[in-house]
Amino acid sequence: MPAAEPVTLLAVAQLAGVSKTTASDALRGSGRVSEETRARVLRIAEELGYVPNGSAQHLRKASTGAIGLHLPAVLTRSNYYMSFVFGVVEKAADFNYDVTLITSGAPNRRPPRVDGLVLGDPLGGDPVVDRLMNAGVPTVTCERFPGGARAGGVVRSEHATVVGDLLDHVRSAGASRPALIVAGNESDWAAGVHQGYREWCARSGVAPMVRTVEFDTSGEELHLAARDLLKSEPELDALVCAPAGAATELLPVIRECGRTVGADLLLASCVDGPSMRSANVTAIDLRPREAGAACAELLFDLLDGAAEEGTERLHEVELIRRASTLSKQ
Amino acid sequence: MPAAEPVTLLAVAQLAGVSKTTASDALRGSGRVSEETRARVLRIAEELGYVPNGSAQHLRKASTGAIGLHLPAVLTRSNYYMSFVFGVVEKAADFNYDVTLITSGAPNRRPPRVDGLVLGDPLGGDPVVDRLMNAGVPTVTCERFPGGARAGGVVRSEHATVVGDLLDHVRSAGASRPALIVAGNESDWAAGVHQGYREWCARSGVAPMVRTVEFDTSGEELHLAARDLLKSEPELDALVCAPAGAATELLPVIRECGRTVGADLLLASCVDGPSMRSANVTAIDLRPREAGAACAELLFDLLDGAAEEGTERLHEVELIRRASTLSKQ
DNA sequence: TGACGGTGCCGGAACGTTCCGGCACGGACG
DNA sequence: CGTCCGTGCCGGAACGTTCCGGCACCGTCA
Repeated sequence: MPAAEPVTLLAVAQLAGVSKTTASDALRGSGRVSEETRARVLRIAEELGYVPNGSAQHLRKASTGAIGLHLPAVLTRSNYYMSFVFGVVEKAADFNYDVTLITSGAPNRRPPRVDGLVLGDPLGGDPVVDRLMNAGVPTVTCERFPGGARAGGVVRSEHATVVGDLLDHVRSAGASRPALIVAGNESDWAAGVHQGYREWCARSGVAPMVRTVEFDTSGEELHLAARDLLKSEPELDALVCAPAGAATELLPVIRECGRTVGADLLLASCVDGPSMRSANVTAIDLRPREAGAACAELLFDLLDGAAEEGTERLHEVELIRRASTLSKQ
Repeated sequence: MPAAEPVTLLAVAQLAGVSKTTASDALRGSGRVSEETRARVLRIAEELGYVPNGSAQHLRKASTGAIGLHLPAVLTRSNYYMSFVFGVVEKAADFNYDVTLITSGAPNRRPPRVDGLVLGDPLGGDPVVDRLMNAGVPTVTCERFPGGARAGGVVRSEHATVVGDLLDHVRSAGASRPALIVAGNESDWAAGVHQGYREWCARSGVAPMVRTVEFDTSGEELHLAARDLLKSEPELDALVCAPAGAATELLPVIRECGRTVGADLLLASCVDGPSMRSANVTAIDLRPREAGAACAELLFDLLDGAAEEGTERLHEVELIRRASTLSKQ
């Protein structure tokens, strides 16, 4: 079957024997239309496979029909962001919106015309994010923006709390001196993880052991940090890695230092993903797809007034216990 | 600075003292406009920050202003696909097009209105892909579609050739019995890798050692395949892993079997990525971002007639030699 | 009986752009 | 001098939708 040329509202109206206004009202549930007429129009529209022309709708409504999505230009966390993107895209599709990806790659490109913005993990100090935050369109961030501007909406998780849970779990599995590898405070997420760790340490009366790495940490830096921790901290008996993928990437280093995961070293990641699942590493499932969907949903609520400026919504994350922390020896 | 309300073509025209037709002609380089007038209009448009209203343009031109992008619903290869997506998106932005992601998740959703489609790694047997291939809009696939339908354009790489190069390199590093772990033939890419391996074996007079896994292989299956190979093939001295991320994921298994990468076992991956870089594993850089851009470019060429139906374009990939294959022993 | 309000439906304008057809002017050429 | 053509510019229609205002009909109530 070749491409069906588009069927317009007028075609539906004519076949239903009504005016375009009535057809429009019937389809959108607005105006005053008798139940009988509405049913007839709906049936005909269905039969013809009518799909409203988005360009015309948006032209009329003076909206663009698209929301922008910005993500930090990182590569290593892409499992997380890929899912996040799909979450946003699917939710946007429900609202008949397109998603325009905005990269930090070409900062001088004129910002695209969009009705709203979703910023995933906005990093403090990113110039593109800074400009987007001040672009004057409704904006939702996933995690708070550590910079000055305040977003119209925020979807965030209790990272500090769940990191506390993770550490409780690790302790109950027999480890008493957990160390943390984490990124700096330019991301709200890393800051939350860091804070949760320090609070737990204070609560539990143990001295923190922390190494800080780049947000988009690469192999070399990560390996150095881990090696340094393992060599210089003899009491260390658990390792919590915040950056996505870091925990499994460190498996060779851990072995090389003579430690055995799940036995004399418990291992956990703050970001779940395929590699954690396949290596059986305990991790926090951030549920990125749902997070993306939640961001888009909040943005649309903001756009049609169902949510008010400054709304914060909580996104549930979940600790997944696996063999890497089952029991120490 | 708050949101600037949009400046229209008419506003530009009035300020330049010309009609909207002339302004339009001047901006788009069409029609007959004196050089002087054109310069003036351009200057004013620049000053006002005029951005054409995409909805109006597309409405007039009877185009949707969007292309669809479909990817296999896999998680493990997401580093590759993430880059691919960004390549498509950036190229599309050059042409003032949006990209609408199409997931295989909700197959019964009405296909979005798009001017064309990019299908990354279309898998034979995927019902969503099948429908998209027959949707009647220009379609470009990355790699050939193993199913029946023929795409309007194809961007592909010489996987068989470069796998041969990879094996030559492995041999020159001292390995004589390389094994392959690869996905089945439902993806053209995996088929090409497989074919390249078998041809090289035939050329070199060595018996092939192959284990087949799922396209989106998960830890368990992969580990079993590798363990089986390493235990049952004593002569094996090199391992080539096709699936993205498989090589580094197998590092624990390799060690567990008493082999040392770069010494008594050479290791290579057919898909480069952050984990290969950080673990120093030789890999084929598929240059996904450029592949995505090439797909979008071919699609736009198809749309405006610059390329004709059935065009195939070659995309360069590159073998990256790293420590994991530097020399045996 | 006349006024009135509710119901069901409709015409036309508007959104911002592209493009077809045409108009006026001026120089070249018979 | 009249015709013709090229140049520079313009008006208006069209794309498909939404929505404001209005019209006709009918039942109700004073």
